[in-house]
Amino acid sequence: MTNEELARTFEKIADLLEIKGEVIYVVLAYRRAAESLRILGQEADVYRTSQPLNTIPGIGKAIAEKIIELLDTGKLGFLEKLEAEVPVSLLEILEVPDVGPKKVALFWKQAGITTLADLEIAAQEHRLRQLPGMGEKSEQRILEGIAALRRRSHRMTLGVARPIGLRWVEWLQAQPCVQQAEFAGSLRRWRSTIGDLDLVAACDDSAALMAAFTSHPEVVRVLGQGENKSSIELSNGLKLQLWTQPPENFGSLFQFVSGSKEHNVRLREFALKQGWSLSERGLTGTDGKLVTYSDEESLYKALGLPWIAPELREDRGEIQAAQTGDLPALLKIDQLQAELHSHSTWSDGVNTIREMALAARQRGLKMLAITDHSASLGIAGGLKAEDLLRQRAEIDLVQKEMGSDFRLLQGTEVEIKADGSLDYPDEVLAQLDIVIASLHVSLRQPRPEVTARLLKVMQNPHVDIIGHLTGRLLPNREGADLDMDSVLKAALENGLALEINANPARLDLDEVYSRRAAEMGIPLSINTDAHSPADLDLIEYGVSVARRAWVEPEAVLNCWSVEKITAWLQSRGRN
DNA sequence: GCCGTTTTCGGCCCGACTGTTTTCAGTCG
Repeated sequence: MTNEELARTFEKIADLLEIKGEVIYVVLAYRRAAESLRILGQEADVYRTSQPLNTIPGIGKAIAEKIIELLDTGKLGFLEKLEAEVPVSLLEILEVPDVGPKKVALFWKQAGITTLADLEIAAQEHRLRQLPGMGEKSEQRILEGIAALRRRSHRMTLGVARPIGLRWVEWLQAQPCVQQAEFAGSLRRWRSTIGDLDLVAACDDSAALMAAFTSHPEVVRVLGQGENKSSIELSNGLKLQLWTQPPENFGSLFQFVSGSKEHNVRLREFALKQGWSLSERGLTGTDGKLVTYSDEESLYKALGLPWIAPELREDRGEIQAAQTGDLPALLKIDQLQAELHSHSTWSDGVNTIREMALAARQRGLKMLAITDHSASLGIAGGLKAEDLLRQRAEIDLVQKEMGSDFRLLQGTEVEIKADGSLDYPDEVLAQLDIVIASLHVSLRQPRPEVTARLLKVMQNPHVDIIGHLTGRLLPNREGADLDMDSVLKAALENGLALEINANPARLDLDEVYSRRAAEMGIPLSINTDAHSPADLDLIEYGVSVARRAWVEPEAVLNCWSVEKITAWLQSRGRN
């Protein structure tokens, strides 16, 4: 059983317990445990061989025992009993917007409603309005909620969400009363996928701004409108929320809406210990006086902390690190010296080697590896081994033209075939400057097979980097089901680097395993996998993964000097 | 259910908005 499966089990327990009416802190404890497992970076089954499970934050004796039972038997008596008490089908009702655990329990216990279909029929027949605390409007809202659930759009990738967010910030900034506007929420924290879009504005005529916002031409539905907060839905199903505060309190608002919720809860606990109550309105002292903050820095400073970068605000130890001065020195885009994964017209890239090299140099890079696909990836026009010689001639030519302060490498993104062999023979790989090996096909193999396939490749001394490790495609296609503990161990033993693929549809390695890999001492390589000059700018998404993973520049291959990268390649037997 | 330089027991974040209510409960972020 994987950490993800364990986490889902505990979330299910939390939901069922909450409907049942269990004390909220018990429910929260299960949710916290689920999140802890997700970010552990090591399978619980492996973790427990070296340390007891209750050394994981948020996991105590009771949940540790449940994990052990799940790992050993695949079942959990506690959950089975719970499921006998609370119908599991109630969980689909819990998905309906504006329906929470209390309403679900009400529908179930007082109207015998146990499925989404039951609920819809009851609402249509106006039976819900007869229940206590329910009325005509609530009933209507539930029908709308069920409809919204049906047309619910998936989470967006960061690559889709960012341009939308930027566009709305521009619109906000153009509104007459707005002095400052930003997007916040998970988009500002650079989470790999985004649900709703959160916007904040400093403004001294909130009513006018909210009116403009809710009557924007793209709005198909106003989900809520108040003095400080409004929520709208666009025709494509995207939900936007706008929060406002007067300019003198913009910092508190920005901090609050940026989240994460978990970070905010932790920060509020921290504030409380110092006698402050923290909210989006500012800090309230024990004397009841409110202090406002126009920027985030001064808010964190008032709590005795340095400013914490949004990428770190996930309650993964950042507040403690801030307190002790141990926040990581986060990576910045201009620290990157090299792009080690790119494509040209020799395979499925749209630009020539020369165009790619010029574009890389223009962006301040000092090194570019051309890593076209190998032959068997027919869909991408992969190169046959004999073409590599002609490509080498062209690369030499462009290298001469670029001069000595820019280094061009001839590499390959060699295909890992379904049987774990590579697409080029070793003697061909040996002649290249850099070799990335990637999975593109047969990703659905069972865990033992796909892991063994990768481990075999990792033992090949001619392979330097494993590209986009799992092959996942965001937001919806899962990657290969790899035994990550074995894979990371093999990377370390063989001195390989692992790629953080910067394409927003990949971001693979993810932040959890990037963090783990860096802690283990495995070099990371942040690459755009560029198929055109514009793709080189995707690097910011890759950098965001490294930042969210607390990875510092020394752990990133591309941040090393050209000399150091070359030395690393030579140490691996390259010319 | 978890956790501890205020606690091994008694705490565990905070406010906006909505709809149902005449003062509050539920949901959400």
